[in-house]
Amino acid sequence: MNYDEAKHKFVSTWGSLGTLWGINKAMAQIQALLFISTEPLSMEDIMAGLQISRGNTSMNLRQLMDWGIVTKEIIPGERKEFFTTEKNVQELARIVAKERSRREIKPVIKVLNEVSSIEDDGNPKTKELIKQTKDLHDLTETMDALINKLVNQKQNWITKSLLKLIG
Amino acid sequence: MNYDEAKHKFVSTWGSLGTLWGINKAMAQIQALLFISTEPLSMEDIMAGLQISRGNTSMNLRQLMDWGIVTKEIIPGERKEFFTTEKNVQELARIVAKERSRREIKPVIKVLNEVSSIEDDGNPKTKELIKQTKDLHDLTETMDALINKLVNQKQNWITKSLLKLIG
DNA sequence: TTAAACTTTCAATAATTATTGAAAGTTTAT
DNA sequence: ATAAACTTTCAATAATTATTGAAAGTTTAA
Repeated sequence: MNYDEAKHKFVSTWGSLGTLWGINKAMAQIQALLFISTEPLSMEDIMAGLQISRGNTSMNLRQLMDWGIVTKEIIPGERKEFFTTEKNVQELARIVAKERSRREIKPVIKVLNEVSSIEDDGNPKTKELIKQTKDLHDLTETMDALINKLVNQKQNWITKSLLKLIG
Repeated sequence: MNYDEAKHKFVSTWGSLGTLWGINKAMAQIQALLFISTEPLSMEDIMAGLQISRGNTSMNLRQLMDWGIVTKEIIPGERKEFFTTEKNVQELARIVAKERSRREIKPVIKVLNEVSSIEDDGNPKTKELIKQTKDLHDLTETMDALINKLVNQKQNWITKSLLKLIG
């Protein structure tokens, strides 16, 4: 496998994997391209590199910036905008985890809390609904706390956590 | 909020949340319905409860069984098949985590390993590709190990893990 | 100011993914 | 063996989601 093949394989795998970390294909591919680039890329570079339209590139770059994964780079003497992504994998994982907690997990906890707080009318079906959603609420809240705990350890968090759990 | 409203809110929220744990809407909704049901449900029950077709129900039940989340129940004297889901939330979380590791994370680790193992031709671009995909490979592998570690603690794993990390 | 260089927006369109429903398949009872 | 009761399959269709491209918007240089 040569450079171009490897690059293509990485970008497309990372793209189709987007769903795993909750973003769409183009978004993930742009991030992948920036992630292995030695220098900041312009919109033209990204359009050419992935064979996607200007509009698509623009919209997905915006989303990546909203997530805090990609930043604009000003290059002196250049009129165009250039983009870079967070290159440190641990920091990248921290950002993704925090955003998913905020965007997805927190809202679910809210709904589960509402549902599990309905009045118990004595009906077995109501009791079951309350019990099960309460359990799910507690689990989700604990997992969210766990994720935030892991993620706030900054330096080498994943490896450190693993060691703690093994020991 | 009364029982029916709460039930509906739970089922539809859980459904649209399916993507978060990597399954589709109908699949997640069927699981939700079974999860709060006091007794096993037949295909008819599910079709009526979610207003979906027989084919859709059949296919998604199959997928849930493939995941190991739902099981067929034989009810004596009944010709129809009945279905139940794992009711324990911790056990449910374990199953989901294991399946996602197997289906999604492991294959990615493989690709990252292949890509990061290409020959270093001295070109800075190749060096960067190798370095970045190597880092991603190591991170993903460590996270996968962490997940499996967490998930294999059986009894009250999430709470236990949280305590370990805090202490 | 003006115009060139660039980016954003968004309605139209394409691609993907989910759902239906009816025919084919299976099981059970007689 | 037959038929009723049930489930599965899959081509057609619907719903959803992603992508395009051109017009509108913005910034910069002169």
